[in-house]
Amino acid sequence: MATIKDVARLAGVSVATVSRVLNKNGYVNQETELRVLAAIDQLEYQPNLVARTLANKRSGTIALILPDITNPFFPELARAIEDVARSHQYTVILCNSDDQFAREISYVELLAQKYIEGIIFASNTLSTEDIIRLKNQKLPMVVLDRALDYGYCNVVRCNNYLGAKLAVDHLLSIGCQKIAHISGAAPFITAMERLRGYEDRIRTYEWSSPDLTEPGHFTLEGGRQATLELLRRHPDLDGIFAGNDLMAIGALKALRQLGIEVPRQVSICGFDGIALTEITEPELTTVAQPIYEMGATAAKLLFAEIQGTLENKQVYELDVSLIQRASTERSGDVVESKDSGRR
Amino acid sequence: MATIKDVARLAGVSVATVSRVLNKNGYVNQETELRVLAAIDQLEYQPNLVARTLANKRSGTIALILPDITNPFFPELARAIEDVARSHQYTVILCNSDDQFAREISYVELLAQKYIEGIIFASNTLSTEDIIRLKNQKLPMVVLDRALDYGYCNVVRCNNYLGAKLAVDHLLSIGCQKIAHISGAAPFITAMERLRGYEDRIRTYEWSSPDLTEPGHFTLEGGRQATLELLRRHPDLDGIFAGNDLMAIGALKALRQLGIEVPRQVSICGFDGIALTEITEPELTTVAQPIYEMGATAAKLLFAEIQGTLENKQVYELDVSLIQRASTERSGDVVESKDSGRR
DNA sequence: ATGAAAGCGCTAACAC
DNA sequence: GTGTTAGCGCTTTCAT
Repeated sequence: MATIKDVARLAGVSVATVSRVLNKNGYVNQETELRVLAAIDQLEYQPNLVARTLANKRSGTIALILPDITNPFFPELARAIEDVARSHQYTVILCNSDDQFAREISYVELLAQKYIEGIIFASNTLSTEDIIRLKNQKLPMVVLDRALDYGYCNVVRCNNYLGAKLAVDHLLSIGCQKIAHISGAAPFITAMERLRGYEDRIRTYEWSSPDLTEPGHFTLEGGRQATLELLRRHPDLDGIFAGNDLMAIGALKALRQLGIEVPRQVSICGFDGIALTEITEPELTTVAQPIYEMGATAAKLLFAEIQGTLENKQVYELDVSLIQRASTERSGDVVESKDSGRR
Repeated sequence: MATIKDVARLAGVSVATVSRVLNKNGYVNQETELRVLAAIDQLEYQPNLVARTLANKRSGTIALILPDITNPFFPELARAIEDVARSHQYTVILCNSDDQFAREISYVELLAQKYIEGIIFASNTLSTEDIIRLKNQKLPMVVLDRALDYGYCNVVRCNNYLGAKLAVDHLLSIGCQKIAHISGAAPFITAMERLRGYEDRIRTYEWSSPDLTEPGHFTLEGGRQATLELLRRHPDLDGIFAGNDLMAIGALKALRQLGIEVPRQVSICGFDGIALTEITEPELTTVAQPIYEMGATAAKLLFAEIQGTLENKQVYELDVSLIQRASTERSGDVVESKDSGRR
């Protein structure tokens, strides 16, 4: 591997000059520049990025800390982040925290030692105090789905509260008379906001009741169990708003197991808009978050902060949208082609 | 941030001594060691990993190059690799190549400049020659699903040929009389081996025919289209072996759209064993690859190569296994509970 | 057992 | 315009 010294020697100049043409800063004569370029070419010289990082403290690397890449919400987010990182010639380190506090902390320490330039947190165990403490280390950082409104950190999130209302409104509009909610894991702001949206929307109905809500921990199995429990308590419910798509799919499984038809007897609406919602039968109505856009936005904010072109910290709230599919199609709606004849 | 110099000064020793206790190599007196440790503690010293990398060329970072993390096969693989990397105190850089040759090349160059210590290739555009060339740069590397048997590189893969036979055997065993195959993207060895397994297994049947095979490009939509085409050509086919689960799901969608019942009229078997196969209706029979284990194996091999404890390059072939589910349940098999009564 | 000093490869004053 | 040189923070000979 050729070094900057080799290039300098071959071009008959000093390393400073080579460095200047490399970084396109400082004055350098046309001719000498050409000579340097030729030398670089001839030696197939590639700058050593580690040395460069040591000298100027910029590693060209950011990190993404998320609970588990295996959770279907995150691959698209990760993809978006990597895409914008690549467009900035940056590289991204992937960290699975399993929502373990200790893991997140040890990651952050390790990453800091590597001169990582910024972190995107899509994980949820750090307290607001932790985040603030981290911020004091001057490490650029943007977080997803956090309840920080104090300007410590840029936040990207969706309007979960409104999204929940959208879901319930939709279920009401197709004629549901008793709508249950499967809520997400309690500490998370996304879960709490969706629950609040649901409650506020059904509050005025005489059938509304606290025990129409059951936690499902954001997992498929949790959604399945919650559905069974809800039906035990309320055999007459005819609509389910699940706090995320995974739980909605669990609900679908539970209902199928019980021989209850979806959407005829019970309609289901999920939340998130992950790709899985298109492969269930029936396909799942969901309140879609613009997942890719969230990731891209977070990454762009991070780079803005890294480059210092970001004035103050803000909360960026993106819009959700209801995607209506078969799991909420009642009579009068689109009819599925069934047994359209063959053979 | 405290440096090694600060520690040395506070402990009243030289930086060399501090370095020795840090790396636990070379002789150092018990007492001095204690003093150094105390100083480290007091200053909350953390070694600068970039400086260390520059000095000894080891970055504590590996890279994973895959086509697209959004493809449901890869998150679990990535998770496995990150898990074993973390257990080695390594960090992993995620790269989406979209199977673009230029992108892979530019990644490899960039990564080399960062003193990455090894690469896991789960992407498929590099030719054997490219790989060999890369290997000559002495960069530890393991590849997935490659047809390299020449000892240039460690390879992890599954027995795709056998898996395909397993699938066809199963379809035959449940009574299928005419089995079609939706093949994967032509250049990939996985696709070719599965096709070969299918062909070899049905060769002896009088209904076997080249036009019972249709490419589906490993995508859901491709699987859907291929199914429509196959049914046009062979309205009487009653079994489909898809080259991967995504295409099997596409087949499921096509059949549903046509009002053809699965598994009663047509049975379907996929390949890969991704999580999605459990959320379709009916759930999908599939030839499962041990995805997590493949990732973990690849990572362990890479670390063995990095540490120089790996004698020679080999091909590690893991076993696939048939997971039978509802998409291939014929009369006489398990009966699904339907309309088991409620309300 | 410990220290001095020469790298690792690059950047950025500062001098000319 | 270009060169000299002092870092960046750590590792590792080579003396002692």
